[in-house]
Amino acid sequence: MESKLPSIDSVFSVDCVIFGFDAGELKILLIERNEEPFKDWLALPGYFVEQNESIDNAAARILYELTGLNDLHMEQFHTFGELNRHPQGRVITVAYYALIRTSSKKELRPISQYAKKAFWHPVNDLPKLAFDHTKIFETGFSKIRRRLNTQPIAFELLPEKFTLTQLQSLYEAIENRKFDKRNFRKKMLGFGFLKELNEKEKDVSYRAAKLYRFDKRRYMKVLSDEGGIEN
Amino acid sequence: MESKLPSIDSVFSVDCVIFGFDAGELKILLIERNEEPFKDWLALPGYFVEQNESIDNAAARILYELTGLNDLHMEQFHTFGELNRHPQGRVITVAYYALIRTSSKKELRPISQYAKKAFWHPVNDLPKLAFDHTKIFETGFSKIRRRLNTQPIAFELLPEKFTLTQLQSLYEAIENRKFDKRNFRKKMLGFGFLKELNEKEKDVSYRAAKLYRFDKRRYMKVLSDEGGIEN
DNA sequence: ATATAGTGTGTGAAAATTACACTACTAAAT
DNA sequence: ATTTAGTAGTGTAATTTTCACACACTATAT
Repeated sequence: MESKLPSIDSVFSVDCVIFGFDAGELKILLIERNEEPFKDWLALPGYFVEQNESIDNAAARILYELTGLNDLHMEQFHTFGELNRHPQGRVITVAYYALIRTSSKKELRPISQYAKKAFWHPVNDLPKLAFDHTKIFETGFSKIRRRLNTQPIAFELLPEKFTLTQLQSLYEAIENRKFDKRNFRKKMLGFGFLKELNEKEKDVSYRAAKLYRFDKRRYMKVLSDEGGIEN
Repeated sequence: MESKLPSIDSVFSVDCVIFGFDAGELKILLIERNEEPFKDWLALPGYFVEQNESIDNAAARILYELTGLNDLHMEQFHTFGELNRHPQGRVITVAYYALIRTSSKKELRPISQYAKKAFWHPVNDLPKLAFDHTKIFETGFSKIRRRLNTQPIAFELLPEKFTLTQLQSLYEAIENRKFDKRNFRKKMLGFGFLKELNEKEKDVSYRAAKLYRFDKRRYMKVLSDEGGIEN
């Protein structure tokens, strides 16, 4: 049992693509870097994994240190291992995404020095990002677009109680197209995992809409009945 | 630009879940290890990534060295980064899958010493594997099951020219259920990415079936029209 | 010739998807 | 009190897709 691991000069890092939905727009979280390389550039929140933590833990820790956010459900989506993606040496990065209710207006406040600030930026019209982060973002965005109809991701972006119109505009933001209101409502309600509440929107200057809540239990059922070919 | 990377004692490895389809059964490629830890155990083909190669390259190289197979299209599906998955220290492993025509009867012949032998094993009834390889396999299997209807993976498992019956039994093996023959054929042909050839099976003791070829160009079109909600 | 095993084709019923336009409600302005 | 502006909320018919189902054709082996 005493053969050894090879000794290689390389490190892992974690990068996070954090999606939020606010004012009808889909946004991601960026930081302004305070460290070389790419000092002052905008980047995805990310940093090195420590020796004694799992990568899942690292992702949570790093996000917290760079943005002050915690308790997100993050999920790994791809690992980037090109040779020259980091100018200082061999860095393999595991990319995570998470979805968050920006409505729970936690303030964004970096704990560590590595980020000057953290802020939300609309996914359309992103600036050039440090390293290969633009590519990482694009990979992540296309993953969640595909997962939208397979996993309960939409609901993680909305407040706990939401209107059907909000839900629809979220779908429209992610898929970047419009839906017919009646069909959308019919379909969503037909799934049976939206629970109608006895409450309405407040403080709106137009007819208040009904609020709904997402019923996770039922959602899982719908998922497991997903379709193969036929028969 | 002269800050340095942290120095951490950790390594990456790559593990491969290689699916093949043979005699109506779905199989994966296993090796018998010739090295501690887990000497003599069965395991997925996998090894350490070198300093100066991308992880994609590493996957291809390692698979070749352990099995003699090359030129597979491998795709990354998950990275496993738990702390104690390797008894000798911190090893993060990037898992890949590939699908291969076992019919092109390349011989399995390990080049390196790390594997005593390599062989196909049916996915049902797998023995206990080294490390966390059972979990890696399961993760990979469930991914390809889900990708079956989204990506052209089925065709990579079949010979270039195949019959509809072969295609159907492959789907049945992956999804582990039966389909109605008529509907299956209708549906598959309806997609329009199967090209009917003017050839028939040979050397069969029953009515020879038409051979088809997969038309990749059309497949891509079908994919891009994939469904959102409606409208 | 006949038994066997797999290929190959059509139709009707049910379900899902799509297209499409108006009324109901609320708050604010007049 | 009435109007206005803005959004919520609803039904139906046409079309398309999915599914369940049964029998004839072809080739080989005996």
